[in-house]
Parts: sequence; C-alpha cells; structure tokens
Amino acid sequence: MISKQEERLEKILSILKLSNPATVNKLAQLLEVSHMTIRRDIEILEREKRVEVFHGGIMLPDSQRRENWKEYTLADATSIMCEEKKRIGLKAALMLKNNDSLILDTGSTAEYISQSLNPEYSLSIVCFTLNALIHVSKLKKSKIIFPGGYFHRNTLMFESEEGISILKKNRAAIAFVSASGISLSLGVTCSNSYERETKKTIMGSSMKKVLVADSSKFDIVHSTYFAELQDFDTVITDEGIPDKYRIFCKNNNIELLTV
Amino acid sequence: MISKQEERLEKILSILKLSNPATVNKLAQLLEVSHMTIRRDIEILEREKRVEVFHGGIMLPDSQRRENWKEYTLADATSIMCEEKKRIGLKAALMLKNNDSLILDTGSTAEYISQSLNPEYSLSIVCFTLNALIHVSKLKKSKIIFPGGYFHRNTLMFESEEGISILKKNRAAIAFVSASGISLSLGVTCSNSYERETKKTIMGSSMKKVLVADSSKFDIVHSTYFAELQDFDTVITDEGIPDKYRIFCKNNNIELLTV
DNA sequence: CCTAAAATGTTATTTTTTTAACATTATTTT
DNA sequence: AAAATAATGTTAAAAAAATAACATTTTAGG
Repeated sequence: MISKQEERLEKILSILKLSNPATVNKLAQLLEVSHMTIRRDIEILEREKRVEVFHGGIMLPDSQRRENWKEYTLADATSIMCEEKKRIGLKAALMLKNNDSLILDTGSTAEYISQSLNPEYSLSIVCFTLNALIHVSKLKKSKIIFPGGYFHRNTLMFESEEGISILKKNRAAIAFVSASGISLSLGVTCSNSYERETKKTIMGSSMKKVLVADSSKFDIVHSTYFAELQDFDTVITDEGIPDKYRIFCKNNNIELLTV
Repeated sequence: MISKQEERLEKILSILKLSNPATVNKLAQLLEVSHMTIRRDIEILEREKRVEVFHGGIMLPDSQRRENWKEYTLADATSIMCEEKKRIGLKAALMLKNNDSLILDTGSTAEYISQSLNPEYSLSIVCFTLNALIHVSKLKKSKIIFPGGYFHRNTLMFESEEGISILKKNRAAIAFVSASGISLSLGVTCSNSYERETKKTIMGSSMKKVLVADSSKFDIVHSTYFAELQDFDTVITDEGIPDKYRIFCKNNNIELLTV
C-alpha cells in the first residue's frame, strides 16, 4: 500500500523535473494541499537529499537533473567488441546508395549502422528498435517506417502481429540482420523468441540479405532459430572468425566481408 | 571601455554557472555591492532573458543548460502557450493512479503529459509520437505499446492501418486527446487528415475521454473534423477560454478543469 | 465502531525578500 | 570646474515566505 504522502513526494519530484525550481505555494496549489503539508514533504525530501531547499522554493539537486539521451541507446563505448561493431556498422552503411530501401534489424550492431547512414541520401528505412529509431529519425531526407507493437525493454524492440503485417507490405533492396549465435550445424539463432517472426519476415521481404555480426557470435547457439547461414547473400564481420566459416562462405557463394 | 555594470552582469552569470540558483543577498555579498544594485542588474538580465527570477533569487534559464534529449522533442520553452501547456500536462498526469491504462494522443501538450507521468506507477501506455515515446520509455515500471506505422516528420507521429488494428485490440481507462481547433458549431478538429482515424479510434477505445488543449485552440477550426466537444468527459485547459465554453461544459455535464 | 496516532489544516507571528522613494556618490558633458 | 546625468546606496514600508503552536481531519489498530 502506497501512502498519500509518498505519492505526493513523487508528484513533487515529477513537477520539479518539468519546472525546476518550484515555489512552495505553486506546489501547494497544484497538489491541492496546504503550504504546511508541502513544507513537511519538502523536509523529508531534503533529509533524503532528493531536493535542495532555499528561501522561496525547492529544486532538484544537480545529480538528479534530467539528461543523457544515451539512456535510450544500446551502443556504448564500454560494450564488448565495440570497435568491431562500429567498423561493421560503417561497412554496412557504405553498401547503400541514394534512394535505396533497407530494413534494419535489432541489436547494437544495427544501431551502429543507423548511426552511420548518410544524411544526404533519401532512403526508405524500416526499423524495430527505439535506439535505431532515434538515430534514423534525424535523417531528414529519409522515409521512416516503424512497424511498432509491444515494447521489450531489454532489447528496446517493438513487436506485434500487426507490425509483421506492415513489414509484409514493404519490400527492401537490402536487409541488415543481426544474430546472437551462428553455427554451421545449428544455423543462425537469436535470444528472444519474440524476435523470430520479425526476423523471418525481414528475410522474406528483402532482395539482398546481409548478416551483420562480430566474430564473438560464431560457433555460438542461442535458443531461437530463425535462419540458415546459406540464406544470407553477404556476411559482414571482423577478422576474428574461424576459418571454417570463410570456407563455408566461399563454397556456398556467400560474400564475406571482414573489417 | 567596459563599464563596471557590464562587468558585474558577467560575474553574476559566471557565479550562476557555478552555483545555480543564487540569492540576491549572496550575490550582493560576493560582489560587494548593495542588494539594490544586484536587483537592478537582475532586471536587465531578466529583460534580456539571460536569467530567470523568482522570489528569493535567480537562476539560469533552461535554454542555457541545454541537453540532448530536447533534440527529439516538440515541447520547447520558446513555444507559444508553453507555461499553460505544462500546467495542463501536469494536471492531466495528476489525474492518474497506479495501474491505470492510458492512451496519449499526439501534440506538444501530450508530450508534457508524458513528461509528467509518475515513474513509480505501473501504467499501461499507448502512444503515437516519437517525442512521447522517448519520455515514456524511461518509465521502467510501465508497459509501453506503440502502434507504429509511417513517420510524419512535422508532428513526429507514426500512423498506419495496422497501427489502428493494434489500438483496437487495446482498451484504456483514460485517453488524453489533443486538438488544434475547438468550436461549438463545427466541433473538434485537427490539422492533418492522417490523424483522424487514430483520434477516432482512441475515442472509441477508452472509458474516460479527456480533451487537453490550451485556450488558444478555442474558437478555431482546422480542416480535419474528428469529434464533437460533448464526446469528451473532461476538458483541461487554461483560464483564458471564452465563457461560452464554460457554460457549454456546465450544460452538457462536461468536467472543465482550468489551470 | 471507537480510540489513538498520524497526517493535514489554520492561524498568528517572525523572518526574509521585494519594492519604492529618496539620498549619495560617480561619471559625463559643456 | 560646474551642471547634468547616471549609477549606486540607504531606508522604510509592503509583500511574501518560514515558523510555530494549536485545531481538525484522516487513518490504522483494537
């Protein structure tokens, strides 16, 4: 059970997030309580160092101020294989030409692609994750399609039956697909079952299918199977992949780009 | 030749950069002048919008501590009726309780609602615009549904047939709907025809329908009609609305909240 | 349902800030 | 240098906010 007071404390903080600082009277008016109640609330918040008090009002301490769009992105300089992923993302983006249509799958490598796209091109872009969306929405000349659906916080992905229908209505010259596991015997896999339908549909809607994955994903298997390696036309990865994959690509006429 | 006063103005600003906000007395003491001198300086700085004044002190305006997330948002301190919209958004957000489900329409007022939502609540939120999505995605305890579709850059809205289908599968306790025009004779209107289907579906999917619009929208008509004023249960606006709307709401049993 | 405790509201008082009017000191102009 | 002007300081009254003491309402426990 959440008390009225605790509720008010949260409300005070959210008011502050919007307009910092705020006066006691303004808060009292907004929350429809007396100024003394607000003062007592403020006393608590101050003791907990959640606000700073001065004559005339209160404000959020510096540490709590809203900032940091990085909050919405997976790509992060500290993540593993970060440099490889950046290079892979760039290589992928450079495959595109003006007026191309593309589909961008989930994952941090895909996010690096979205960051590397040429803002001068008029592209048609389909994507599925909030992080990619934030990047591509800045491309003023491109057309953006976001199938949408239910939000999965761990991957920042949106997914739904209807999203799949939108995707099926669209075709792309090129699709960049990611994977969390790639194996010769067990195929290409990802971690979340909710990704499967989207990935399979992406594969079916695009002319050229490009697998983007750093070398740490090879010889790994995850729970959800969605394709065979030979379903792809191109693989972009880094130098660290096992030789058997180089041979497999050569034998199966898969273009292998290592960066 | 730089005057003593100009020098002081700069000093005040640099003190603020170091400790924001600051009181008049503190500044007077630091700069070794009388409080009246500081007050006169502050008057100048305020006229030039370089500081914000409140009872008890002054602070740097938001615009001087710009943060990246603003890049993706419509809501902006320079927009018209900004303060009213903030208050409307806050009032709307304060109507909610834990575990509520809500639908958030497009527009800058709706963005202010999304900014004011309580992060401690477990809400179920449906929204349609990138700006709202960015804000609500931070609410770790809430479930997010984003119907998606084709991106409209002017409003940051996504819209599609399939998005409508997703929306139709969902129900909400409360919907916050915006409008660009409200008229007694010609009804409630918006500017873009692509918004119509979404707005009509929102109205049909929610128990309580709340119209959020600042007073500048009243007695205005835009091209796309989507509802009558009496279709709403509640109207949240500011004090500036014409009296005839107050009377109309009273007569039609519409709750009118002015902030 | 009643009681005790907690939370909130009311009011008067004290403190602080703001405003305004006027005095003083600097600065500029002639 | 004297007069005019601008900038700053002083003071008192007005306004706003903080505090404290007590009244009332709400809530939790029996």
